[in-house]
Amino acid sequence: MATNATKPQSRAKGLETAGRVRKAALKRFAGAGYAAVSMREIATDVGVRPGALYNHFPTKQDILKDLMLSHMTDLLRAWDAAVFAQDTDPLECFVRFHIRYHLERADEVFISYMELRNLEPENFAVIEAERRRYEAILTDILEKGAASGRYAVEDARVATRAIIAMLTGIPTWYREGGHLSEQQIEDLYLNMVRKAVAPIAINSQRETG
Amino acid sequence: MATNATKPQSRAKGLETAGRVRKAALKRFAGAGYAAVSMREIATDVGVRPGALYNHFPTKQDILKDLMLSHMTDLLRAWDAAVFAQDTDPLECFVRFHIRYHLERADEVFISYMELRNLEPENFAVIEAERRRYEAILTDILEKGAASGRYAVEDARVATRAIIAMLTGIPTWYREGGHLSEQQIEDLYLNMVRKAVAPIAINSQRETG
Amino acid sequence: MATNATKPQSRAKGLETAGRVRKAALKRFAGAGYAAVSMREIATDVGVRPGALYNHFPTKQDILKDLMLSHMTDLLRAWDAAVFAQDTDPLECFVRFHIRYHLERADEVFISYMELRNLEPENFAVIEAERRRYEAILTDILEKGAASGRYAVEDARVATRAIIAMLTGIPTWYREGGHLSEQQIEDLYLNMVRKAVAPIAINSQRETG
Amino acid sequence: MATNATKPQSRAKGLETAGRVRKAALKRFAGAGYAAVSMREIATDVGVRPGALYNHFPTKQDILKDLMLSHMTDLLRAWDAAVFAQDTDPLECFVRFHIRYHLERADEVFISYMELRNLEPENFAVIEAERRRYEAILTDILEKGAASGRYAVEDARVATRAIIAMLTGIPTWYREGGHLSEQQIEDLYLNMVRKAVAPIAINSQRETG
DNA sequence: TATGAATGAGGGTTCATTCAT
DNA sequence: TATGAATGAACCCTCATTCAT
Repeated sequence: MATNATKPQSRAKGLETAGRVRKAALKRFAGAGYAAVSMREIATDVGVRPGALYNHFPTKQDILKDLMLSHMTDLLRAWDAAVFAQDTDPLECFVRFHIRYHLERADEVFISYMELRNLEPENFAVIEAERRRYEAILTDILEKGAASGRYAVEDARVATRAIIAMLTGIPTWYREGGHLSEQQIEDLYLNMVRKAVAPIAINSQRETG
Repeated sequence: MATNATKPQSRAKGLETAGRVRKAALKRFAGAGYAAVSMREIATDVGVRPGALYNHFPTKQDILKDLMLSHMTDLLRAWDAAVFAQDTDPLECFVRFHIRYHLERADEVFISYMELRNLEPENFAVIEAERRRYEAILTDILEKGAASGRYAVEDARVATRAIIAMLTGIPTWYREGGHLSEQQIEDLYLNMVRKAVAPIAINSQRETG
Repeated sequence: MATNATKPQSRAKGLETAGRVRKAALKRFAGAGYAAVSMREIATDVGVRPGALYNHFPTKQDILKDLMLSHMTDLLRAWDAAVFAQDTDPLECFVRFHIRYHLERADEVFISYMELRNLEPENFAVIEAERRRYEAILTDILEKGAASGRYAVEDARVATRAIIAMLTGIPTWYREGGHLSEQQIEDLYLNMVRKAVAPIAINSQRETG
Repeated sequence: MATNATKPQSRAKGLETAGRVRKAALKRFAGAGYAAVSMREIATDVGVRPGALYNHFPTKQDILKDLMLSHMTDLLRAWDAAVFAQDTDPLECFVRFHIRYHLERADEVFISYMELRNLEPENFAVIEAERRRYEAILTDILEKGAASGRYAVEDARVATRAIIAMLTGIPTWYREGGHLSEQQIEDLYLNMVRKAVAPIAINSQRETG
């Protein structure tokens, strides 16, 4: 870009290195877990000596925090930016969005759920707040739907957790090229979610017996 | 006890120490993650010097494998031993069993899902096989129910994963003494699961518009 | 033996175990070096737990000392017991005896030369005294032969060391079934030794030019 | 120095540290044996913390390999560089060279013979190849001398081993300031070696009786 | 911005040895 | 005599991080 042309090359190189650090750390953390990954490994992936990492991130913990926080903000921003046909069911929007976004970012999703405990308390609080904001989106949809009679959920917070757990589990087993396309996955899960919150009565075994 | 009278005390002491190692490791692994826990910490918890741990487990990895494998075998055995009223819906049996069992054993469940990647390949294969056996129970219930028309699931394997992910997420947020009793949790989730696999049609937004 | 018949079996078993410990330690020390061998390895070879070794030898060091000391005393006793044709050259006797004895006991010889430094000072002094006694045998032969004019050695102590170093090196490369028989080795070395101490003049290069 | 002026100081410091590691390890390995020396001891000698050693040598084994390999290559290079009066007997050249070189480097020689078994197989093969190259020098001298009738050796390979064992034993007992000068040692051994391979007949005891 | 050297702490594991049984 | 459990010290090595260059 023209705006970059006048910047010293080292700045640009540094930004690029920071990006490579993020990328390498993401892959490693997702694969082996934060605690099992060493700064040396990340440095090797980046093609740099360990000491150089500290020009870009003050500590290893900061790399983790950076990855998790930017995942959450990207996620929320992506939801805000997502556009659906005007008359689409909000629940359908959310389910399809969640599945798509998470399937495309398996590594980020994975560390966001697995490495929470490796965040120092301060960082944990920040991430958790973002996560609650995201969950609130679904809770809100469910509550509004329940109020309108479209959905039947006894406890929207519990239903939110149930649905998100169900959806977020997909990337742990879904593989591209498997016997189901991403579209089919979306449809299958959407159907299950809809039924799960649908205002229908299920007769228990005892009652039918 | 009379049955212990003839055994040398050292043997009994050893068994007890091994048990304490398991217990301490379980708590630590669940709390901080396998990679972040040191043998020294476990030894301190047990009240023993680090070297003594190696009288009971050849490596740290073996402690993890022991915990994960015994969790899976206990789980399967518990299912086999579980007795329900004869005419109870099998799906209800499974859901209630799963929730109860997992809520009582939050630590075991947690490490069983979190530490899979820290298992050496050989051990991973063993655990995975057990896990698949457990999932097969639910898949079987769903397939039989679908065949009889009681349930409508397009893909029993996918539905199995969806349901188990949903249920297994409970211990991550459920706390005793919260605003929901365990019984209420069971009922709420059972209802959602039943509806999710019920043979009903959901009208999409577009169709109703 | 009749005298053993009345002894408790445990005594006999203990003696047998001690012998197995010696044998296992000898093989291990020769193969890997005293410092690199653990009591656990020896115990495993013997088919016993590590603690049991201490019923037979008070420390690891004592096993080494036992092996080295008994090797030296056996060697000296064997020399005393060796019988040669009355008119055989004493140097030939010594050379043939040394080669034979050492080729038959490669492990003992090896550790006797390699593990000297791992002996605690007290034990070292004992072994060294025995070694000097053995070397004195050859020195004496050389000195007597020099006095009688049969040999020409300028310094019998130096010649002793030279010859013993030469002979003791054999087991490091000699393998049974190689292209030379033990008998041929003996003859070759005896010839070299004899010539080396023979009362002959060697013309230097310059003088012959 | 002008040549160093452009090098960063840290690089120079590192090279110096590596040299100090080599020196300390050499002394320690020679004194107590590879297996009995700890990295902590070496670090203490060098004046550095144990971890710093790993900036210069990847493992303890690599220090040993470095010492043994450089000893062998130095030895071979020194032989190539050694210059003797043109008409000097090659055997004399070799004997004098070997004694001088080995007396000046008692520690290197010692570990080169004692620590062979502590080399991992791969490293062992490398060192052994160098050793054979060195022995081949003497074998060649003996074979050429035998062909010309100057020497009588029945088996040049065996004679090589005998002579080298004899000469290499010197540093184990020779002490500067003893009753023999290095020059006298050379002369004494040279004389013995020459006679040992001289084309003379020795009458056996029986034949003279 | 990147390097190579160094630190100080700590990692998993093994050691020779002791001791009650 | 042999065992299994335990000790206390030490092992080699790796860690995240610092810093002069």
